[in-house]
Amino acid sequence: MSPSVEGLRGAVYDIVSQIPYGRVLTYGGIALLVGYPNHSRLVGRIMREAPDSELPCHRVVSSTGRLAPHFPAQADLLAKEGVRLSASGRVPLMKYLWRLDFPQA
DNA sequence: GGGCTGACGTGGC
DNA sequence: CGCCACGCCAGCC
Repeated sequence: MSPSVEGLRGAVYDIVSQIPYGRVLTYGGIALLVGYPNHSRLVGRIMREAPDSELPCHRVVSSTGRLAPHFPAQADLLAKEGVRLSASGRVPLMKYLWRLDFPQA
């Protein structure tokens, strides 16, 4: 049997909790890191059910830099960390994406 | 089993 | 840059 989705939840929480201040990660990226390619939607579901008070889930965006729907506070939270959105309201990933293979550029 | 949904991703226009 | 169609896959009727 493969690791259950519940196990996945913990792995996802772990990754998200490690996203540095002022940086962001994508749903797909997280899915990849936890060993579940093509499960970006599942990661999204987990984030929706996640406690934003205990987890920086506002640092998770889509691969195109789009913010999460039904999460209006995300823009403000990111702004407080110095993450400035483009005119289209998206996060410039070229600048803020957390790249593990290129630490703190 | 069958069909619909969605905090996604990619590619085409 | 925006919009749309498709592909994707677990979860829930």
